[in-house]
Amino acid sequence: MARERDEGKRKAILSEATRLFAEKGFHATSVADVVARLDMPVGSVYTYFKSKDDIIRSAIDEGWDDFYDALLAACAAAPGPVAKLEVLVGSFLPDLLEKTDFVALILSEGLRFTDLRDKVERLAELIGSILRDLARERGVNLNLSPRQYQTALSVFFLGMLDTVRLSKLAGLALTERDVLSFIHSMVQNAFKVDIGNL
Amino acid sequence: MARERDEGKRKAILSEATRLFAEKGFHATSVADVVARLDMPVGSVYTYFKSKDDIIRSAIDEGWDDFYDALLAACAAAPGPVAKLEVLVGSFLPDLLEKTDFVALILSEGLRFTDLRDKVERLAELIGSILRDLARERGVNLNLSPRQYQTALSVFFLGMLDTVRLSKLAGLALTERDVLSFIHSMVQNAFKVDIGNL
Amino acid sequence: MARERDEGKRKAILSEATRLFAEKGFHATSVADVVARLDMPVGSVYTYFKSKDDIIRSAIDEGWDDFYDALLAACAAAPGPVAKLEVLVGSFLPDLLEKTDFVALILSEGLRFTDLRDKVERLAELIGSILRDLARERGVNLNLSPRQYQTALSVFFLGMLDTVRLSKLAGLALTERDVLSFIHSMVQNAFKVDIGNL
Amino acid sequence: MARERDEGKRKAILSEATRLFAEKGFHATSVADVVARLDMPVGSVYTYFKSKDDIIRSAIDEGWDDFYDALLAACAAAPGPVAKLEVLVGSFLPDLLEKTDFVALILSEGLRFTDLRDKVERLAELIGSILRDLARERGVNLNLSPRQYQTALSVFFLGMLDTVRLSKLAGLALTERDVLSFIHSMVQNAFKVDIGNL
DNA sequence: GATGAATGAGCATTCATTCAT
DNA sequence: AATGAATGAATGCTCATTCAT
Repeated sequence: MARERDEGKRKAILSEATRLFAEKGFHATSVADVVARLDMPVGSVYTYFKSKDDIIRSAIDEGWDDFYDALLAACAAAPGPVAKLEVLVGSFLPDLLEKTDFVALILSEGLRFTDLRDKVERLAELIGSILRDLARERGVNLNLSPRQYQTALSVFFLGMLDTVRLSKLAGLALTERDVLSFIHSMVQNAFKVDIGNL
Repeated sequence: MARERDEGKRKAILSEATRLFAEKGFHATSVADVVARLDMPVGSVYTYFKSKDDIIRSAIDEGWDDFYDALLAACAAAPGPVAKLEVLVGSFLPDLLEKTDFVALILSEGLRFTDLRDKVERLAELIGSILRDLARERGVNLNLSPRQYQTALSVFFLGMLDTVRLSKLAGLALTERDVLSFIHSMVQNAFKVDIGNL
Repeated sequence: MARERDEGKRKAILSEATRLFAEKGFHATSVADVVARLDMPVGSVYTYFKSKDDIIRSAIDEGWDDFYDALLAACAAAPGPVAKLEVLVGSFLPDLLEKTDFVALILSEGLRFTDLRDKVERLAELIGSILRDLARERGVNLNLSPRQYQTALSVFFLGMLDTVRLSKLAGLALTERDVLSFIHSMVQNAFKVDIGNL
Repeated sequence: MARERDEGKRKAILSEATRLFAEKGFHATSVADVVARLDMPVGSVYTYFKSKDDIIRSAIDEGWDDFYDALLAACAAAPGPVAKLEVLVGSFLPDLLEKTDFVALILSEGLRFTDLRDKVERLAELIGSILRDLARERGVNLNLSPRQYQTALSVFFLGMLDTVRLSKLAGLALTERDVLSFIHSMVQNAFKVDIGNL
């Protein structure tokens, strides 16, 4: 039941679980399935995790934290609103959309196993403040109430994630690139700013 | 001569299943759970459905058909692009977003049990053609390639659905009304058209 | 629950049940399976039979009675031991071996659902007395105690049935004809009698 | 490091299953029935067998292999045709007929779950070659075509097994000893050989 | 700590029989 | 009498978790 024997094994379990939970769903994936490809005995899982639920919770929470912390750091390092936007659209979003399994996991099971509200709200706040600063600096008035702001962010953010998820899993004829390029042009138009090519 | 198959029972199973599958997930809901509140014996389920999979498939496919057929009929009845848009935003979308359970079901399990691609593509085509007609009539040039068009539709559509789902299930501080109002203003701005208040 | 509405339907059920019980086994065949090809409602079965067990019991018992009565009558009509033997080997055995399903049914489920002992013993007695008369008439001494006699009869009789069953069901490279011809020559040798060709 | 798979448990399941399948039939015996007397939880069965079918298949195939291998070894060790015959009739057949449950299992369910044809044909070939050698050595001409040979073997072999089965299960007034003694005398007469008393 | 057999509650599904129509 | 929906006990099998080794 100890927590830290071999961090590599722990990560391996998390990564394989993310893959399988995204592909087949949490309940349709057995703990035995998770360890099968890792050539690891079932018992080992319980050295690193309290329960199967604990695996998915950790996968989502830690995946989110990694990604959110990276975003925070990159934004802090960026000198102004435009630079922050470039980080957001040019590096943070592409990175996120690339992790299809993680995205699928959040959208399909995240709700049931972790506090998504907290995550979404903190992210909305962060992005919202960047965009507000940007609007101010660019002299753009988006004419949106805070509620509308939050709605817009949510619709775009979740819409992006879900479009990528469906593209990969259901075979839509759209790619991650299409989604990024769409967001790219929406942002450039809305804020009359040039953030370079993709 | 014998008792007749009771369509009411079939619908009751479908509706209760939709509710529970949306709330707890397909695999976490047992067939016994489904019939529990209906005061129906488990065996009866198999009078109306071939299997548990058949229940969710029917719930999604029939729910989608109802909704898509209604949309088609309403659009056919509407005299021009603006009227069609009013139907879309003023009646079809509100109706859809109200069926939270159905929306949650599609987003969480639809992929695994039905052909979502076909559904999404046919819908995108329909809405896309309405919007193109509208743009032409209003003399608006959105400057979007077909690909971007499809991407935009997908992001907005899935984003809306997912935002409503998360609002209801994860307790986001946004309502269905916020989402509708956001779409409303996006559309009015984009096509420079007045489709009245919500 | 009446017993005699339509004797044709009753026979049809019996015959289809015999076929299916022989092919798939009693427990692996559902009452619904039995009526499926007959285009008959399940409920009808219970007009003619008390239970599923009653079907198999009737199929075996009545099938046996038909066959045993026919044998008795034919033997009674035959003028002497040799004629009786000719009936036995030339008509009764071929008829029995042709009813593969019935034979399979008796061998696989007869034991469990009916009193096989009684049937076998009565048959052994009948055939035994014919053969004893024959031996006396032909002046042949088989040098067998009554026990050995009964054993011999049982081994030959069951061996024949089972060989035919396996040939049909497991695809042995032997036919009903091979079995009959074997018995034919065994009998001719043992009793030094000529009962013609097959 | 963990508990070791216990071959004893596996054999116990196989043996109890053989007993019950022979007595009540495969489908009428539940997996729970099998473990009931063994004081074993149902789940354990699936540590040792893939499915209920796998149990019966293993019981039949492994039972047959044990018996066939023993026969092969004993025949190989016997110096000539007569010695081989003595092994066959004096030790192999008695051993086989003693395993009533196994015999019943083969005759009632063997067909449905395993390849009986292969088993029967290989056995017929083995015994056939012994008897042919014997006939040659003893200068006996049985005047049987290969087909008749095979038929004879099948009728005798299956007849023996089925007679013993019915004697035990249906209460025929015959014993295993009667069957052996019958075969004994048949063989001695046919091949004019003395293989001692039973 | 590492392993994987043991455990037994839980599940989807079947089916003989009944009985409302 | 005829029908076939209703019923619910029974069944094979899975699987998260524990724990003997």
